[in-house]
Amino acid sequence: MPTNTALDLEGLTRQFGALSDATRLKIIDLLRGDERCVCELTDALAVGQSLLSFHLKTLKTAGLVTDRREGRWSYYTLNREAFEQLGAFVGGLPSTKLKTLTNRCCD
Amino acid sequence: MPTNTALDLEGLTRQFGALSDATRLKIIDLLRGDERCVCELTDALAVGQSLLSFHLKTLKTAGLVTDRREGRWSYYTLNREAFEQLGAFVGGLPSTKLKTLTNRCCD
DNA sequence: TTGACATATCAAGTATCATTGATGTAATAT
DNA sequence: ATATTACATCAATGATACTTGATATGTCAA
Repeated sequence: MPTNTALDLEGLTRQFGALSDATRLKIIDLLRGDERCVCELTDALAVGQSLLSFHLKTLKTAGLVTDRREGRWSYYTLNREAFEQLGAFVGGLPSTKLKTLTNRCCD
Repeated sequence: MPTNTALDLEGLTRQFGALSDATRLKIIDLLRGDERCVCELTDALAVGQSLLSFHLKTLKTAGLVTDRREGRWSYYTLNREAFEQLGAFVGGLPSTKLKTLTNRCCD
């Protein structure tokens, strides 16, 4: 009876979706060491300003990054907590522990 | 000079994309304990047969599951190795170690 | 206050993905 | 042989997502 799907499907799918794009993975990679302003990311990634903004918003909406405004530019930072949770989820997924259904199938 | 982007972007984005759907996450959840045949998944998930087949193919193409045919039915299993790698990647992403660019930005 | 700069948002087009229903295929059962 | 079962694949549609170019907002400098 325990549906054991204590998964925030809504949030998880959005986070995985946010990671399912090459440009956004590159952004994540660039943010690993420290926060970066958008202008730095613009230089590092060969994408238009508008598109970069879109991808950053996607990551932010998913909760994977946070932004901070200072003067006339914005800094983006990884949300490390979110990544730790995601990592735990993905790492925990293939666990062998359950096995509630021992009967094969379709008898 | 080490571009340190030793990331298989192609594969990673596909794997994350495969996880960015509620039905597929449910499938993954059902596969945690043990392999399951499609008929079991059909019963457990309220999706049409054709659609389920599509989602399974998506997961398989991404390398997250493998399938096995026995008689007239197919069994799907988690590719635990893939999940371990993904988990390591996600867990390793927010590491604070790099910090190669100490200069802020845009000076 | 005018202009340049950094970034965000909007509108429109294109591409990709999800969903459905129909058809195909291979294995079993009658 | 024929039918049935368990799945896969195809074609078509609708829904999202990505991309681009234009415009908007807010900050700073002259």
